[in-house]
Amino acid sequence: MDREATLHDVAGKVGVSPRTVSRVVNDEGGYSPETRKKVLAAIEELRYRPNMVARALITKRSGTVGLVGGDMTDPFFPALAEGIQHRAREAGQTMFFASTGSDPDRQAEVLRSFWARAVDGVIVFPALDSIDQLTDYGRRGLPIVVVDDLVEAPNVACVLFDLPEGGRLAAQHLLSAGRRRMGVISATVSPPRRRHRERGFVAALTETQGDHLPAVTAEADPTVRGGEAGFAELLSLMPDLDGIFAYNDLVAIGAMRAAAASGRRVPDDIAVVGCDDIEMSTYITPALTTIRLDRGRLSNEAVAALGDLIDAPAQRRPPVVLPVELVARESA
Amino acid sequence: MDREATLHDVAGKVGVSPRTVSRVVNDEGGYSPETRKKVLAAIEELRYRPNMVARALITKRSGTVGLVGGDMTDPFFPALAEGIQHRAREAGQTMFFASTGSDPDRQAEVLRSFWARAVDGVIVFPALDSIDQLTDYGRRGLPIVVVDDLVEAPNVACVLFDLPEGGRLAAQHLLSAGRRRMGVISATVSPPRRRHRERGFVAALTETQGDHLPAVTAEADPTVRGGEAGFAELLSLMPDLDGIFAYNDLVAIGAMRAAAASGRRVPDDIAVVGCDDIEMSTYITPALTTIRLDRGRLSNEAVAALGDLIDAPAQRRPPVVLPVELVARESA
DNA sequence: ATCGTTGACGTCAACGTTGACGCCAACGTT
DNA sequence: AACGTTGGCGTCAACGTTGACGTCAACGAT
Repeated sequence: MDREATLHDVAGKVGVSPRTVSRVVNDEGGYSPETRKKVLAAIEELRYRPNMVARALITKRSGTVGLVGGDMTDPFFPALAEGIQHRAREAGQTMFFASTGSDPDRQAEVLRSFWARAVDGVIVFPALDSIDQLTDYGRRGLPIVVVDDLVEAPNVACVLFDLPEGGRLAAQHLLSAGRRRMGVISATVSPPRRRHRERGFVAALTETQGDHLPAVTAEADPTVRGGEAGFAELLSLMPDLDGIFAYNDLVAIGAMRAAAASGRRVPDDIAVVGCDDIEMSTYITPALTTIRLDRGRLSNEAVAALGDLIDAPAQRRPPVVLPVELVARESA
Repeated sequence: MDREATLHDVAGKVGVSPRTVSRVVNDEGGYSPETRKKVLAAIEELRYRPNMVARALITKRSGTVGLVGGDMTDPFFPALAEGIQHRAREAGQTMFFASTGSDPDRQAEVLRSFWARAVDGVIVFPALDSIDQLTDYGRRGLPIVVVDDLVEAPNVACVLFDLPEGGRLAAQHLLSAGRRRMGVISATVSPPRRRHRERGFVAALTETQGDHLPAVTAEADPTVRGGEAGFAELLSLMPDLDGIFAYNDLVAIGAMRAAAASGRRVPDDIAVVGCDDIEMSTYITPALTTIRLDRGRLSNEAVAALGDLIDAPAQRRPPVVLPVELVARESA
């Protein structure tokens, strides 16, 4: 458990200055091939590893990115985190992770903590309804990528899915299956500003059928239990409901369970469309028809956008909108 | 985007030395109440935040812990990560996260990266079959908590579930339901040393029935697809199979799907017991009978063990073994 | 022969913080 | 009156690295 080797140790061994060793380590040039070889050998022998903390102190670049999430147990999230972590590591970055439980105070605390640790950038998802925090940090020079929301501020880039289109696709699919008495289950945690899928859904209904077409709405937690409760609420509003568009797949699964428990068959009596396309949606019966959101692509775009922002700060760039598609399975 | 305030700035504003400000920030004592008040006010006004990087450089404590996981998309994992992150944040630590895809080289890279960033400790899960890496870092002074494996080395503590007991419980449950022709689906990624649940299962069978009792084994990926493949393999080995113990719930779900696809009813024709108790196991039909592993408790114990290790290094401590229980639902 | 250029280094300070130590006045003790 | 103790600070160096700049020899061009 003796001290770690430093640039000084390597330099002493080779007989050059620490600065030269640093040049070799960073591929800066300004040394002869023989020196390089000797330095590399000494590094190997002493098992020298650059101290990222010291480097970060002077360069102001720590080689880390922070991921601020809502709740890791949301099945949509792990794939995102995994993708971001993977991409970041390819770029030589290490990922901090913290979840906020959708609490603005905790989000603030997390951002402070990341900032104090000199992260090179953060990816935030979901943004809650407190974007002032983000614009504030953006102004102070922190590159931020916001997933699934639109924030207009310096150093902030946005990556989101075309959820209005997702809502439209769901509506068209249900309409073309002959459904006319629709319900939407929305999420309580989702602020009104961000109800794009719901708006797209309703918009498509009115476009196609005129605004006499009924569509009732319930609010629920974005979980299976929430979906069960949401189904009950919809049913109390419209007992002869025949089509449901759910906030996400967990909610859709809950709604299907509640439908089955109430003696209704899916899709014969009630058709259900979810959103996300989590893995489990393939495996339940009936398999869930849903709006697929490509999380892998989202991760890539988010990391890429963050990289751009880090390399060329203060440059405005338009939001990246990712396409969605409807995956027709058995539930609708 | 002007420079961040430092101890010097605060000191200059108040008219004391930076060292005194540092004392106040760290609650060290050695200053008068009035000084304290003035310093605090200046800190507030200048929005001073201690620079963790500089602090880490000198104290060798960065206030970070690293989590090394296999694959975040394994449904067992997010709850663990969430719990650890939560606990760590309560202790003022920020969590690094990286997944290795169960590749020893990537695990090595991740550990190097964490080490270079001066993490105060790491939690590793699963440990793959390359524990030399871990013992090496442990010897170099890195506190390590290994989840779900036993590693005997300085600075390494272990937290694991009583999986042999889990296997026994599964066996007893299947036996008492009258099953006699058993199959086990194990995971290819799980090294032989760690097949405790399988050994417990087989041990209970032989204890109860003598060793004439057949139990066939298949290997598969720890996924739903893997479970489907594993079921086919078991069936080819023992066509009149009537009981299955699966590596985890995903595998169990796959096995149930394959059973249904082959025209067999669960649990009437084949009983299936899983392991983990992921949320989805409640929601599928038939609901899965499984060995529950309490991830929340695991997170708590892991973070607690890591905290102990950080505060009192080099002290041996016995592995923490967490109890498991069988949750009987519909599938067995 | 002189001069600028280039390559290959070395020197020094700085990043922001804390550990070790020193100083000085006020106070109580003998 | 001399002495130790304590509270309340300040000073200085160090953590390991890199940015800015300096130096010096070798070399080609004039």
